[in-house]
Amino acid sequence: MTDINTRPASRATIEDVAAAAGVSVATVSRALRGLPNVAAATRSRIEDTASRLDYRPDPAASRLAAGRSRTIAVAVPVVNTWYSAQVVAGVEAVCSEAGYDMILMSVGIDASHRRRLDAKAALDRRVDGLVLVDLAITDDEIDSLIGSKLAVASIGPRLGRMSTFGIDNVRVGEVATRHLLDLGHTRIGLIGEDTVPVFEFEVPGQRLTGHTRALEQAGIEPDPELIAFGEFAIDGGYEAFDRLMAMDDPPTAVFALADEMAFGALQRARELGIDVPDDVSVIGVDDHPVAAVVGLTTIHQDVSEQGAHAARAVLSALDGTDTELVHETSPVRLIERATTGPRR
Amino acid sequence: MTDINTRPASRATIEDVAAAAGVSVATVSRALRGLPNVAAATRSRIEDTASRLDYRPDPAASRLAAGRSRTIAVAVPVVNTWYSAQVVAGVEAVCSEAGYDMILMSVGIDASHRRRLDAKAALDRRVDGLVLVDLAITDDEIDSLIGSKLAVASIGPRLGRMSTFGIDNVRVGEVATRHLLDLGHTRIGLIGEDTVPVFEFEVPGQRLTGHTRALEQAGIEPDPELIAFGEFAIDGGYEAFDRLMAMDDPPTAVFALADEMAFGALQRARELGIDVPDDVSVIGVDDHPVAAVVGLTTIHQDVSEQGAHAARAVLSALDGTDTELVHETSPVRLIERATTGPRR
DNA sequence: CTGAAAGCGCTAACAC
DNA sequence: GTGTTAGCGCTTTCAG
Repeated sequence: MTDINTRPASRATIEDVAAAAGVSVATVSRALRGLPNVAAATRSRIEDTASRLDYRPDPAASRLAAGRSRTIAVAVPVVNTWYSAQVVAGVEAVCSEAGYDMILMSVGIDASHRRRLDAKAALDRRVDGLVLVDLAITDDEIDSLIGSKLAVASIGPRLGRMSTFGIDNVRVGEVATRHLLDLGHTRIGLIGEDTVPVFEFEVPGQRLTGHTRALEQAGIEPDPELIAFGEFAIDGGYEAFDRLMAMDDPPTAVFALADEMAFGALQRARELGIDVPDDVSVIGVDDHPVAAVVGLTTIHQDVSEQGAHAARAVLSALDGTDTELVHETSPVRLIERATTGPRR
Repeated sequence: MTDINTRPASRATIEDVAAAAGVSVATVSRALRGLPNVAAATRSRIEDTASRLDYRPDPAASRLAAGRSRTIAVAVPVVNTWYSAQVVAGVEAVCSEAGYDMILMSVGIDASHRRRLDAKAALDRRVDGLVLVDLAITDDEIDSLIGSKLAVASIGPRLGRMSTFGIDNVRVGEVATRHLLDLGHTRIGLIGEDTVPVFEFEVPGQRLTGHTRALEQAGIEPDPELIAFGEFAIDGGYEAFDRLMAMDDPPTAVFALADEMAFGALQRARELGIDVPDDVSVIGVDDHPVAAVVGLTTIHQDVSEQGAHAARAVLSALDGTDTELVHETSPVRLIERATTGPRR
């Protein structure tokens, strides 16, 4: 006594649809994927049948047969940072619209190869493409990824053999430091990440380069003492700022390589009774939403847009639409707020 | 002239391993998955062979044959919020350790059924389990998810037929408001989310309930005028605070249902020249890292831990380890900082 | 303890 | 324009 409303106990397969529509599975497959060589009438009949049967192709079967998973991964150093969340949001929006799944994986900040190799194994045949976020990666590793015919794009550092999306970090350093210079500051502290010294290729190193360049252009000898490292987060900025202020001759301005580090600096300043900007100016990078709250002067960048661009690059590489590498640089701009002021 | 170091051009399959180890594919499959009924010697020989060949099972093939994907999804309303990022970090850590992939999907905050149904279709046979974050979902929707034999857990609202992880949001509202009451405040504003009025089941509604209850216990008639809604983010808090302060008789204390809304309130207060806490006290919820920076009094909760717990619940349900539903309530505690003070 | 064989549900030649 | 068929690489009875 099968009720006409009875929904199938088990999912409808392509064969069910084929049988119900009176065609072969091959035709169903073609019709539903929008492939050519299907009569319009046949196609719409199949579409109707499929939706009536609530048919949805089994992703695993389709992946196995076609060799594509319609899934891309985004690999971030750490998941729960503002920056990562922005990138991921951008990637996710694009994936979701394109009908792709997005796998998120953290690879850790420790340079240990273990994690990276794990990542490679984890990626193998699971995903069609990959968005690398702020990951310093060796050429060999890149080759091995590309060799497994993954479509890859990177956000952050400019890697050689893949499309990259980011900002001009040297320029960021110059703009920030020049802003401080223009305000009359000459002793400028820098708060950055205590990273492995592969400066050329990493974001913090590039910002430092810009900083140093701006200093030199102003005829100021960069003082290594004025560089304080800490973890790339609020606490790191807090501690680095503390160290800077404990100097005999502390800087009158501080350039934090990220807003979150600047927040830590502001927190410590308040605790120490140091007035910002009267006693010391502070500038950050990112334009984190909280920057407006605390009045932080900063360099704005649109991170989630970079994520979206990278995702689109990966998807179009998979389509075969767009094969050539691009290196896209998003605009940045100085946002003057209340934490920077003239040297007193 | 095959070099002994030549890596296979195409991936090694289970057949390659079987041939190289001189056993059948069935035995390889058993051995590598740790199943019983494999002689120890055979097993280790197979393991060696597999690693020598750099063999990794094809996830799609294994998924198709076994019907399990070793993937779970986490569905969040919006990706790029602090709260989501915390949850996702917790889930990701657990998944990564268990060898599961994690798909992240945003389902949007609009109550439109379209997105939810899309989500269901997107999940179908792609994932073994699902972590729902702060999603108000109907019983029918739950049933349809569970019916597709997904292991489901939820973070935030306490849903009936699945394990849930969260905090006691009514209590959060009570604690926050009582803190303000203890400070002598009687006109207490509330800044919350302009949500659909399914109060009972949603986080903001529960906090509001606690707030109201605390007021009533103190013999204070809740005044609807003192409730200001806005989007659940900095801007929403900014605008809601602004409206509150524009009243003829503005509150002397404000309870923001989330730290990010409180940040917006603080920003607007600064712009208006309103001193916090001398003119108005502000308390939030979450203990966002920036709360310490701006000295925000708040209610602490550990969000990423909730994510980790939910992920473990899903995984153990998949293992069959742990079948019964749990409703776990994480502790919260008041963190008194500088934005609340006695009524003047 | 091990092997043979039948699928899992779909895609992609290739034939008609 | 449509159908037939041979896999994709694994898991899982069922024999032995």
